[in-house]
Amino acid sequence: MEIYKNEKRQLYIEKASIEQFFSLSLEEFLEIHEYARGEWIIKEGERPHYLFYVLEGKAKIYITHQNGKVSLINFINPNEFIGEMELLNDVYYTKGIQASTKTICFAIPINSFRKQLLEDNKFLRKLANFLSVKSTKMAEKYYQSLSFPLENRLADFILQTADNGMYKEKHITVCEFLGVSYRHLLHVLAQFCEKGYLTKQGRAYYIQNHDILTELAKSLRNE
Amino acid sequence: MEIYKNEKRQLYIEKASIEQFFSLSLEEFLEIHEYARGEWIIKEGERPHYLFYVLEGKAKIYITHQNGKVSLINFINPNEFIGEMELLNDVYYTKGIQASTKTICFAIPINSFRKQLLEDNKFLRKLANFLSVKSTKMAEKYYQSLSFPLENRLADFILQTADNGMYKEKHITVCEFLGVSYRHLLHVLAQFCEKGYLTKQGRAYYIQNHDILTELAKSLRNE
DNA sequence: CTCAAAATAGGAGATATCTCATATTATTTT
DNA sequence: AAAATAATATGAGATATCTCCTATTTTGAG
Repeated sequence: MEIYKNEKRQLYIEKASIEQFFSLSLEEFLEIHEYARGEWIIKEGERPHYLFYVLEGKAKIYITHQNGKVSLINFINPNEFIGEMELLNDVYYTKGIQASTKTICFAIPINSFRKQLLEDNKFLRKLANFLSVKSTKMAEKYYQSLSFPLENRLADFILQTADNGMYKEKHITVCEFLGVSYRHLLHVLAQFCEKGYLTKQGRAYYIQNHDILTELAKSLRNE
Repeated sequence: MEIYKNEKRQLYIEKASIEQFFSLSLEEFLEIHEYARGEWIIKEGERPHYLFYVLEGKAKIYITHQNGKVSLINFINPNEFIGEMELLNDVYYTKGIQASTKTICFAIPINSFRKQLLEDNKFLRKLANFLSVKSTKMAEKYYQSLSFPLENRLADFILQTADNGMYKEKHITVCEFLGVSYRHLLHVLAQFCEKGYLTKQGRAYYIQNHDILTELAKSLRNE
C-alpha cells in the first residue's frame, strides 16, 4: 500500500472534487491510498481505521463461511464507500475487501473524524443516498438469485460484462460471484454454445444471439 | 386504512417519541395511519406519497416477477422505515408492501417535507443507520441463500420463529420467504421429523433436538 | 351453516446444481 | 527453462430442488 504525498496527493484531491462530500474542510487530513492488485484493503475480521471512498480501480468483497467456503459477494467500483458501516455502527464487521485491480481511494481516519462526519449534512445526505442504492441492489440480487436458475443470471452477467460482443471473464471469479460451482458454470456455458447463443474461440466467448440473451436476462429485472 | 385523529393521534405521537427523529418540529403535520391485515400500504408500481415509520405491526415486501411469480422478499418490523428510497432518489420504485397484521405507522407527506427532511441531520443520521443495517442484513441473506441448502436456512428460520419450542408458521409464507417451492419445504420438514429433530402434531411442529438445529443454523452466521 | 377459496399433504418424475476425480493448458515464480 | 501454481475442461454419479398432479383439511365470506 502506498500513501500519496505532495503533488500526487494534491492531484487526486482536486480530481475527486471533495467539496461535494463535505461541508467541513477535511482536506488537510485526507489521505490518498493506492493498493496493488491482490492487496487487502480491509482484512476479514479486522476493524478498519479509515473510511474509504474509491476513486479508481475495482475491489471485491469476500466472506469466509464456517465451512471454509469463500464467497465473493460483490464488486466495489469507483465512487463507492468502504467502511461506512463501521463509521455508523459500533458493531464490527468481518468482511474482507481485496483490490482486484490497482485501486486508489481517499481515506479518512475514522477515530479522529467520526464525530465531525456525523454532523455534516452534506456528507450524511451523500452517504444515505449511497446506502439506499446499495441496499436496493443487494435486495435485487437476492431475489434474483432465489427465483431464477443460473441460465438467466449468467445471461445477464454476460451482457453486462461483455466487451464488443466478446465475453472473457475468469470462470473462477464468475462462479464465486454468481454463487454456483465451477462445474455447473461450465456446463451452462457449454449449453449456451450448443444452443447457438455463444461461440467459443480459445478462452473467449462471442455472442451470437444477443436477443435470446437479452430475453433471458430481462426476466430478472421486471421493468 | 384509517387516519387517527385527536387524542388517539396524540397518544401515538408521544409514544413514538418523535423528537428522536427530527430536529425540526414536524409534529403537527405528522399523520398516524392504521392499516388492516392484508391492506396494501404501498401498491406495487405506485409511487408512495408518504415516508412511513412502523410503530406496531408487521408488513411484507413483495415483488412480482415478469414470469408472474411473486416473491416475498422481506418482513418489515416495528422501528423500520418504508418509502425512504423514494425520499432519497427520484427513481421510482416497484415494490408492494402489504400489512400482514394490523399495522400502525407514522406517515410524513413526502411532497411537502422532502426538502426539510434532507436538511435535518438528526433525521439523516437515523436514516443512514437504518439503511446500513438493512443493507447488511440483505447481504447476509443473499450469501446465505447461495451457499447453503434449505436444511440450514430452515433450521435457522425455525429457531427464530419458534415460540416455546413450537414452530407453527404458514408453509406458504415460509416457502416464499426462503425462496423454495412448497413441495420442497414439506420434504425437508418431513426429513427433520424423520431424523428426530422435530415431531409433528396436527399442524404444529415441536422441536425435539434443539442442538442439532442450532448446529445447522450456526453454519449460516460465521461468528 | 354452507360453499368456495386457501392451505396442507404427498407421489412421481424432471432438472438444476453439487462433489469428486482426473487431464490439460496458462501463468507465475525461481 | 523448469517447476509450481492457477485456470480451464470434462466425465460420472449424487443430491437438492422444481413441476405437475391429485386429495384432504381448514378457513373465511356470505
